[in-house]
Amino acid sequence: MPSTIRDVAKQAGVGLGTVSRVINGSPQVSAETRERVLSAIAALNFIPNPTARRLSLGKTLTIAAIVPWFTRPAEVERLRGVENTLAESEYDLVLYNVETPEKRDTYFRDVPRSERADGVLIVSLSPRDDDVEQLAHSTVPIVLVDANHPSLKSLNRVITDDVAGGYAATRHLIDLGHTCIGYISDPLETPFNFTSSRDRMQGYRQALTAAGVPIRSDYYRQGEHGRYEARRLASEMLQLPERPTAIFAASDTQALGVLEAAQDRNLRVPEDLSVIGYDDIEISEYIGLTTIRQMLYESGKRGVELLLEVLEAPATKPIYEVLPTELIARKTTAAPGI
Amino acid sequence: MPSTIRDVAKQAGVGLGTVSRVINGSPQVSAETRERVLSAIAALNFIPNPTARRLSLGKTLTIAAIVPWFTRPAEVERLRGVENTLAESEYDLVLYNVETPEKRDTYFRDVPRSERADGVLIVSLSPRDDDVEQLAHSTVPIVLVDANHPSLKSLNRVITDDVAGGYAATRHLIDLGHTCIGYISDPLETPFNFTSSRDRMQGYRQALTAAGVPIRSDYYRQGEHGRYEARRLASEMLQLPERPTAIFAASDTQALGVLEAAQDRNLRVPEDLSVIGYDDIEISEYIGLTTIRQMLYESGKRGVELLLEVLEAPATKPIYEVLPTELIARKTTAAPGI
DNA sequence: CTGTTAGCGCCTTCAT
DNA sequence: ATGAAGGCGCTAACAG
Repeated sequence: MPSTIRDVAKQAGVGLGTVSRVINGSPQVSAETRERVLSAIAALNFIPNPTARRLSLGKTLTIAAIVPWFTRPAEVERLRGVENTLAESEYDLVLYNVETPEKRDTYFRDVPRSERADGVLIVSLSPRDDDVEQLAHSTVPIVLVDANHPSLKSLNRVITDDVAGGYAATRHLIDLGHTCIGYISDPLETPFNFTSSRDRMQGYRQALTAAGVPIRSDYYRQGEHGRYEARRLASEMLQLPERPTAIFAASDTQALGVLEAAQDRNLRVPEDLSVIGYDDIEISEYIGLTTIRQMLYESGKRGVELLLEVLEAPATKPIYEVLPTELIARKTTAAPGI
Repeated sequence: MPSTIRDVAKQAGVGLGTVSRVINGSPQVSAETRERVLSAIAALNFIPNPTARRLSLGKTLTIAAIVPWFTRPAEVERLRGVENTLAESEYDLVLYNVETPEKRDTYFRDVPRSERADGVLIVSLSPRDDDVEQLAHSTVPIVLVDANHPSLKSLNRVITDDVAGGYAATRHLIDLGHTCIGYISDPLETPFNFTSSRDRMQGYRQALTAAGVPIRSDYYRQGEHGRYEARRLASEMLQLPERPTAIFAASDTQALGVLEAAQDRNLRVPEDLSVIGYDDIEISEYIGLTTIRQMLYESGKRGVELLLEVLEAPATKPIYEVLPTELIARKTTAAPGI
């Protein structure tokens, strides 16, 4: 049904090569014939068949993204950056959603093949040691977004410095005069091997240590990601004999839970309890939540840009790009009450 | 670099036709040769090149989804249904994210082409009258999910009956004894032509009328989708001389805003104010929000299933499937206080 | 400048 | 049951 390059050639009274040249903007076509071809194309409402193009070019013209999206608003925002950036390119975006560790393994193994994609973006999923080598030797370029780990040195990646972010958050609290500072996060060890909670905690510990504040294990709790679990954890922590005067939550979503816990226990924020989150998701501004902003949309955008660059000119050494983090001080943190 | 069907043939000492047959599970291959071919495939770690397959088959083996996703958790949930269902099929999912009316128009025009996709899913975007005819005549099957409008009669679609849902929500409030019932929703007219708020309002009006409750225009407010705008609108409404004793919010997200507004004004829920939402997103259960559950995940899943069916056997008449809606009574609604 | 030709990798007849 | 050959629509190299 749809017309082919051959139809166009016939219609315009030229050879197919010429049509192809016009399509691909080759300069060596006389203005006149180009005109004829162009109007034939318009007349037939012709669009070159992408599949044939791919086969002939030996490229898939698609970028695969392996993502654990639906879990968190932050992931969705990263994906927006990916999608928007790719929309302006000639590449299609095909999505591989990971909801189980098994799927992650399958996708890590099967997706980075030159027959499936020209480039692969892995978002917020850290390969395990056994994956790393395999990925590193992949023939198709791979960029990791938001996945960091010493063992990933051989892979391209754009990350935000979560250790620094955790440090900044904690430091902010310390600067305000707090010394009883809690940390609430996701489980440090998950089958998905998420690294951010671990890194942020490391920053938290470093900041405390640097300030000479002792680290207390009862000031740290971990639980499933989500507002309600965080609320529960915070409630527990706030019932401690010597309760923290400030809590650093590993994500804004969890910070919301902490805020609710404070409310449950009639603690005023920030007078009785300071709360700082992480991410600066959309909701945080409205809430007035103090938080560490990370460039979510940008991280997706940047990941795609790098991938596209590598596609043009293969990088000689692994790319390692760190996105800045920023303290956004709003209304949920203050000096501890007296 | 990657091996081809020819390599496999050579390795197994057979013709390419045979390899192809094995790959595609043709019964007419002797067990013995099949074995040989299979082990050759394994030895070479061979995977058939999808692009070549597509070209040869004359199918793209991909489903395109046009979606305004990142705006709402409900869309994400629909998309999960789409992705999960497609993951089990041989089809790839390529995503077209719509963030502006212009993009919607472009995608409506360019995506439903047999060279780009074998089927198209349009989620939560209602074509305008001019689009409808064009889409109806598309050579590639299209299924609309969550897009309803009288003028769409000629298109396949799976929807939830938002009028009935709005009716049920309002009826629930009436049954509890409320007569002062507010409705807070998105703008009824948007460039994206979303229809749900309109339909739910229609249900709201019908329920009131059926119960002989007068419809008061000051009990209705519309504003940008989102929790905070809803909070503002609810606050206004609750300051009315004769404030409503119950509010129906067009989405759970907005219901959260209403809940906050109630709290701002020291109104107890449900004693002083009943609140009912719509969608039953994940958070609602935790909150204890009374709401109208619609089958979000299912809607995406069902849309894909129908699309896949139509791909097998073209439908003779447009599919029209209505997903049920369910009242989930939790803790935010009760009889009006005395 | 432009027409022609040879693949890209696979599937599908058509013979054998 | 299986090998050989043609073709899917396009690009690129090669003549002219």
